[in-house]
Amino acid sequence: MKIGELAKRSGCSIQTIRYYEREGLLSFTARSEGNFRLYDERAEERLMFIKRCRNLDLSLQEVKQLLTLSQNPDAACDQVNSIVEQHISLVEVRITEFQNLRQQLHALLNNCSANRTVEKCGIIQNLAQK
Amino acid sequence: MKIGELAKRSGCSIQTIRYYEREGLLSFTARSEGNFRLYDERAEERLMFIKRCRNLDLSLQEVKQLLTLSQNPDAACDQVNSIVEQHISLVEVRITEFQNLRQQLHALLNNCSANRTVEKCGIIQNLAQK
DNA sequence: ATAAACTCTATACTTACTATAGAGTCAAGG
DNA sequence: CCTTGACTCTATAGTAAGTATAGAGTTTAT
Repeated sequence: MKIGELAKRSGCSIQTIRYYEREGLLSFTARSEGNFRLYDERAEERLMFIKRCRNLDLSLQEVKQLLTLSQNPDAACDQVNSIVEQHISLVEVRITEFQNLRQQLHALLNNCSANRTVEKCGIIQNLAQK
Repeated sequence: MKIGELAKRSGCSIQTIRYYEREGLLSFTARSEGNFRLYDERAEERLMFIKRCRNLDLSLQEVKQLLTLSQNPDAACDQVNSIVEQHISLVEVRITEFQNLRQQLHALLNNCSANRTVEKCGIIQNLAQK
């Protein structure tokens, strides 16, 4: 199949697929006589693997590592666990940060509930003078 | 004061300060004979305003709008509220997304608690076949 | 006089794509 | 056979918010 069909089937854009190839996540494929990329099912599976990882917000770097590991079926899978665990920690840090942020923003909003001029707006005052 | 001192006092890097100037968040300052930027207290306050906004994760675009509004003391402050409110919504969406992510990642991790080979690793299988 | 510390501009890099421009390829219709 | 439209190709630039250089000039201390 050509890149357009793969894009449709996978839900990735054509540019993204070419980008993954450039970045070494997808290997170079066969080309048609007219130099069009040709993909088989294995390529589609690999792309879907990448897509699922990206939906979990794993970085392309992490995805690359997972792909390499998955090519190596006899290796111990500790590293796989470790990548996922590290990623969970990162996500949890982010959650905490954003929750703090939300609280601060709500506090900021409480400085100005009434319609006022900017000059007397508690929000601006707060940002300007803390 | 010169840029190095401003950087120290504000906790922003020198490059960041120059970047804010290029982006129009800080206005062009006076220069010394040798073409060094010279800052006064007002500039420092403006920079701290920006920094506080950035700590709340407001985009530079949003900060720019707030700065413009704060230069306009007699305007109604609805827009200020609206920027902050919109930002809160955005943060809340992010929190929800990351919480879902965390759950999915934990579920993924549960696919492989024992030491195994990559071939039999539930995580890889899960990512490969869903 | 010179060395160290500072500053200047311009440019490239980061992440994970997205969006063009300009050219080439291919299949169908007239 | 020609053309039109849909598709694909490469190369390049843009996004956000900085960070990190290179190579030059300036100021300060010794």
